[in-house]
Amino acid sequence: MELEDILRERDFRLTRPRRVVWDVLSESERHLSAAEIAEEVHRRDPGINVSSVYRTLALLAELDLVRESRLTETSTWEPAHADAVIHLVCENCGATRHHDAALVEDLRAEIARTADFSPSVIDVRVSGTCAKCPAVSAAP
Amino acid sequence: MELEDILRERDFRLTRPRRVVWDVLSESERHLSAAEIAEEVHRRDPGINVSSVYRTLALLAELDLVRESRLTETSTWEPAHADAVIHLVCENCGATRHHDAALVEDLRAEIARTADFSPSVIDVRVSGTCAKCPAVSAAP
DNA sequence: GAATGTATTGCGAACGGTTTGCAAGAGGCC
DNA sequence: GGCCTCTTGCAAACCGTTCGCAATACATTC
Repeated sequence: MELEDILRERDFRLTRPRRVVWDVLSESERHLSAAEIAEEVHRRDPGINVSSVYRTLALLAELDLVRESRLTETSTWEPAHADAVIHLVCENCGATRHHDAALVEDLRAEIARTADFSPSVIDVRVSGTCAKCPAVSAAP
Repeated sequence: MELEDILRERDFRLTRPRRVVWDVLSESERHLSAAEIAEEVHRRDPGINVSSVYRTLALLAELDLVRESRLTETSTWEPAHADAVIHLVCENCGATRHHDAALVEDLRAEIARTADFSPSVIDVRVSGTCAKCPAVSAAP
């Protein structure tokens, strides 16, 4: 479904800030911080204000179109993905990748069974070193 | 090893703010926000300033004595625990619990094998409902 | 296509948690 | 106890985010 339809369905208007913020997010292959989003949005349309970026992010999150991750000290945004996904964060270059792991569903079952807790969302964040950054090893 | 020894070993002094912050953290069974820590520290010794709390938290984290978690919008602190641990965060009452899960190690192996990525720390955060907060269900 | 009613925006100021600079204070070694 | 230096308390600065408000621009109706 198109952004416009999703907004309309809930009586929101499709405005330029919303369009641009959404484009930036959906065209990006990686997580973006609010600052990065604001910067790119501003590049595309200098007339769009930071506060609109924040307001739009909040709205899109409310509509489950984007997702905020708090993987590192600054939180980042990405289009929402329904599937259980693992975030791989490279400690060296900072890149964030997704990885599918069947085991996440096993994990859910195990938790439900053993923890006296009813899981809804499972977030897995893995720090480590990506293939491009080999063996940085223990740099002090 | 005692706090004092760990500090000494690295040429840091054992001071009252450090003592009290550490006590608060290690006596607590749950994660605490910086504000909660500051509040409890202040209760025990009104002369200790917030900035010392922050400085101490940074130091203790540097020494790997405490761990900062960014599970929700405000980050929380707890004594460091080496073992792979799952955080269960109740969406209703906000309580954070730990849960051991053998599967985390399987997950590590799976990632190492399939993702072209060398994992170091794995954080699993599970949102859901704890046993004490039964069936809040879909409140709009 | 213009007019209209209202959601949305841009702007600038406010906010709140965290950090910092600095002089006063307190650890710890002699 | 004295001295040297690390730490602290304090208050101001910071900075990302939020808010209030008048101006703007969507979407709808004619």
